[in-house]
Amino acid sequence: MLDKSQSVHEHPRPMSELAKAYEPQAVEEKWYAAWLAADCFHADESSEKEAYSIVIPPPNVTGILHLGHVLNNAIQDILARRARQEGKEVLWLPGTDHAGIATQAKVERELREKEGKTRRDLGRDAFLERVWDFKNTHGDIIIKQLKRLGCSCDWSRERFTMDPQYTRWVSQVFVDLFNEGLIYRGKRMVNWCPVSLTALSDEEVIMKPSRSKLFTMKYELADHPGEFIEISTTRPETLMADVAIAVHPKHPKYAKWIGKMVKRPFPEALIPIIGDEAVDLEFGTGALKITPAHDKVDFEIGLKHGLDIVDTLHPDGRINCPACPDLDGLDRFVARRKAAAKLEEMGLLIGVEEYENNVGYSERADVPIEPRISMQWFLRYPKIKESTDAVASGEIRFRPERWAKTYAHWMENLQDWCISRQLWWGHQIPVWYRKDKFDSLKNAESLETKDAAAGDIYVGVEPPAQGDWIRDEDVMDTWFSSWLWPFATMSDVGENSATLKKFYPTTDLVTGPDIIFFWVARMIMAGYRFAGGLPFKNVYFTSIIRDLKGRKMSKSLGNSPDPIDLMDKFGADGLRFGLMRIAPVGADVRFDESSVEEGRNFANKLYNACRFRQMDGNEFAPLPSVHGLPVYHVLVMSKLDQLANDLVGIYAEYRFGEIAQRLYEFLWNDFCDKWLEAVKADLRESATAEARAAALGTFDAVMSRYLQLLHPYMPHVTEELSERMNYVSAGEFLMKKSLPDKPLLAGLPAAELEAAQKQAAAIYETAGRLRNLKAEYNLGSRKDVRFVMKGSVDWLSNELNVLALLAGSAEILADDAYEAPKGTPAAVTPVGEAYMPMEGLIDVGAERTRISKEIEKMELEVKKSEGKLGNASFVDRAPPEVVVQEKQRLEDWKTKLTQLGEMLAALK
RNA sequence: GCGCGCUUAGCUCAGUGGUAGAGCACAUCCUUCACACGGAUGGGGUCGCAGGUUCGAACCCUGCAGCGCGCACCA
Repeated sequence: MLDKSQSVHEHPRPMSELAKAYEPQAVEEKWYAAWLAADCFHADESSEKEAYSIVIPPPNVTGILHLGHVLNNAIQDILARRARQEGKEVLWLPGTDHAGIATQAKVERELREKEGKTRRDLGRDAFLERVWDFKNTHGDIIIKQLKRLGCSCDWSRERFTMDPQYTRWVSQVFVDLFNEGLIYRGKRMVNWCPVSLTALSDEEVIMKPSRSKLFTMKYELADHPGEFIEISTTRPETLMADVAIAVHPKHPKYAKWIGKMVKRPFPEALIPIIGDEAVDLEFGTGALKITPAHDKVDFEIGLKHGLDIVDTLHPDGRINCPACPDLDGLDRFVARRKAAAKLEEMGLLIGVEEYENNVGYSERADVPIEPRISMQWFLRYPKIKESTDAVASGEIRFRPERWAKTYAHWMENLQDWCISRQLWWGHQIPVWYRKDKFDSLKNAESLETKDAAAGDIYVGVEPPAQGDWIRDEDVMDTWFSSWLWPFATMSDVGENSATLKKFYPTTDLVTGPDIIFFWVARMIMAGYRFAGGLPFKNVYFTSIIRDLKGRKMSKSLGNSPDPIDLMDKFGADGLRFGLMRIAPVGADVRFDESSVEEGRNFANKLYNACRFRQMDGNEFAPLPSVHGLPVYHVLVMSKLDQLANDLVGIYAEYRFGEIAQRLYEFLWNDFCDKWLEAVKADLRESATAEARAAALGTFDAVMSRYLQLLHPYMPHVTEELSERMNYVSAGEFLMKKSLPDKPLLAGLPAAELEAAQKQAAAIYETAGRLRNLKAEYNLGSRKDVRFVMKGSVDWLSNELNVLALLAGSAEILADDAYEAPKGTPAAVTPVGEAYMPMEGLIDVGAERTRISKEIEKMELEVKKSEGKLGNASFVDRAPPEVVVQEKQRLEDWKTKLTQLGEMLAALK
C-alpha cells in the first residue's frame, strides 16, 4: 500500500510543513505573551501622536466572562487596534468594579454555606477582610479571560474602583457635592430590598408583570353601624398600617362620607375617610386604603393630609405588629394569606379575583422590593443642562442615534438619586457625627450643608483630626464610584496627571444600552462637574445577545454558552470574528454557535491560502511593477484597494458587522475562489519565471495588506501569518505597523486598470457558464471536457489556458469556423459562444437508461408525496413545498432526457 | 397609556426608489497535488397585511396586525 502522504516525490513542489488545519490555541497564547513582553499595549502619555482612548466598562471584579462581554470587548479591541494602525497613540484603560451588592452577597453566601455565619457574626472589619480575600483570589479571573480574548488593554494602568486613589476621588466628589448643597440626608420613601437589606435606586428596581390576587373587603362606618365602605387591595397584610381610607371627592356613593370615621378591623382603630383626587374612580370600588409607610402613592397622600405613618414591617419583610400576635413575625407573603383569611372569618372579605399587575423586583436579589421610609443620602444631579445639551447637540454622539431620545427622556425626568446603601462592601460615606449629639443627629429629619457649618457633623476625605466622632455606617451605591470612571482612572484627586492631559476626554465608549441611566448619563454629568467637560465623544451601544428563541442569555435558563468553551473549540479569533459578523447595528443579535464555527473556518481558509503560497517558499516576493501584469492580478489588487478604501468609511460609521462581512467576502470569493484558482497555472513548473514572480509578488502584496486590514478582527492569526510569510521583519509586530498610505495600484493608468478589470471579470463569468454547462450534463467533476469558443473577443486567445483551468476543462479552442453537431450543448458568454462537444464523453445509451430509471423513481416519489398512491397513508404526504421541489426536479430530468435524445440523433 | 424598534429564503440576517442577496441548512456531484473547517452546481422568497405617492416601492407616506424593548401607572 502506498500512502499518498508519504510519497513526497509525487508532488511537484515540496509540501508545506504546516499542519493541514489551523490550530489556534497555541498560536493565540504565544502571540498574546509576545505582545505583552514587547509592551505593545502600553500607552505613552508623552507621545506626540494624536491620542485615542477608551475606558473599559469595568466588569464586576468577581464576574465571569459572558458573550455580552465578548462582543463589547471585541469591539473595543477592534477600535483600539485599528486606531494604532492609523498612527494614533492608543490608551485602552482596563479595570474592574467592586460591585457592592453582588460581591457582598457572594461572600455572605459562602460564609453562610461553609461556616454557617452571617456578616454580623464576623463584624465589619473581619467581614471586609474576607471580601478583600475573595477579591484577591477571584478578581483576576475575568481579567485573564479578557486576555485570552486578545484584548490589547494597557494592563500597567489597570484600575479597581476601590483602589486608594480611586476611593479618594469618590470621597472628594461626595464632599464637594455636599458642600454645594446637592447631597443631603433625609427620611424618604425608598425602594427597600428585604433580602439584601439595603435601599436601592429606582434604576435597580425591575418591574415585572405578576399574577396577583385582588382582594375586596369592607370597613364598617363608626357612626353608621351596618353601613360599609368597600375597598380593593392586593396587600391585605399591610392593613395594620392603614391610617385612612381615601375616596375620590366625586365618588357617587362614598363622597358624602368624607370626614367620617371607619373601623379598622385589626388592630382595631378608628381611621378617617378622606377625599383625594389621586384616587381613580374607575378602579375597583373607587376607594383606597392609605398605608403611608408601605406605599409610595399613599405616602404622598399621607403627607398632604398630615396622616400618621405606621410601620408594620421589619426590614427583612416580616410583619412587625405586636398588637396582632397571630400575624406578628410572619413573612409578608404568609401574612397576606393569613390576613385575608382573618378578614373572611370576620365576614369582611367580599371577594378575591385573579389580577395581573406590575411588581417591582430587586435587580440583584430578584424578590419584590418593599417601599419603605428610611433615612438615606440623596443627590440632586449636577450639570443637568450641560449634559442634556451635549447629547442633543451631537457634541456627544450616540450610535445608534435613537438612544439619544431615551437619554433625553430620562434627563428630563430626573429624580434625586438615593446613593446610600446599607452594606459594608463599598465606599463608606465620608460623614462623621459628633459623638455627644449622635442620637439626635441619627434621627434628624434632614442633614445638609448648614449642619456641617454648625459643627455637628464633619464631612471630609480624611477623618476628623480631633474630637469624638462616629462615622456614618452606610456605603455608597456602586454607581456612585462608576460615574467617575473616565477621569478617576487617569488621575488622583486634584491632580492634572499627564495621562489625563493626554487622553481625556476619551474618544469612544462601548457599552450596552441597558446601562444608559445607570452609567452613561451619570458619567456625562460627572464629567462636566468634575473633569471640566464631556467624558467621551462617541458612545457605541452594542447589541444585546439573545438565544435562537430570542430569550436573553441567563444562567438560570442555561442558554448562555461559556465563551471559554467556545474559544477552546474555535479559537479566540474565530469567536471574535464569528460574533462580529452577525452582530447588527442597533438590534439584538440571536446567537448561534454555528457563527463561531464559521469564524473558525474562516481562519482556516486564510491559513490554508498562505500554506499554498508557502509551497513556493516564504521569502517575500516584491512586486516589481504594476504595469503589464496579468489582468487577474490587476483585478484582485484593485478589489483590495477598494476594500481598504471602503473600510475607512465603514469604520467611521461604526458598522462592525459590515466590515467583517466585507473582509470575509474579499478573502473567500475574490482572493481564493477566483484569483488563487486563476493563478495556479502561473505557479506550475512549466510556467515562466516571470509569470511566477508576478503571481508570487501579487500574492504577497495583497496578502500582506489584507492581513493588516483583518488584524483588528483576528489579531492572533494575522500576526502569526505575517511572521511566517515574512511580511514583517524579525522582531517587528503587525499590530504596530501603520496602514499603507498609498493604494497598491496607485501608479496604474485608469484605462489600463479598467480594461484589465473588465477582461478578468469576463473570464470569471465565462468560467462559471462553462461549469454550469458541465454540471447540467452531469460532467461537473470530469476533467476531460473540451470546449470550443466561436466568435470570441480578440484578446481571448491569451486567456484560454486560464479559462480552461477555471472551468475544469482539458482544453479550450477558439475556432470561428467550428460547426457544432446538432444537439451540442452551448452557452452564450461575455467572450463569445461556447460549445461543449460530447463525442467520447459519455455513453449516450447508458446515460439514457440511467436517466430513465431516475425519472421512474422520481415519478413514484412525486406521487407518493402527493398522496396519490393507493397504499399511501396520510402521513406519507410531504409538505407542499417538498412536492413542488420534487416536481421541479422531475421536470429537469425530463428535459435532460429530451436533450440526450437529440444528441443521440445528431451523433448517428 | 407614552415612546422606540423589528417583521425579507427552513434558520440567522444584509439590502435608503430601478432585474430580490449572503452565510448556514437542503439536494446532486467531487476526497483533483492550499483548505472536506473544502470545491462545483442547483432548488427555494406574491420582502407581515391594506391603502397611498411614483413611470417604477422590500425601500417613501398613512393605517392595521404580530413580536420585542424602555418609561409611567396599577388599590
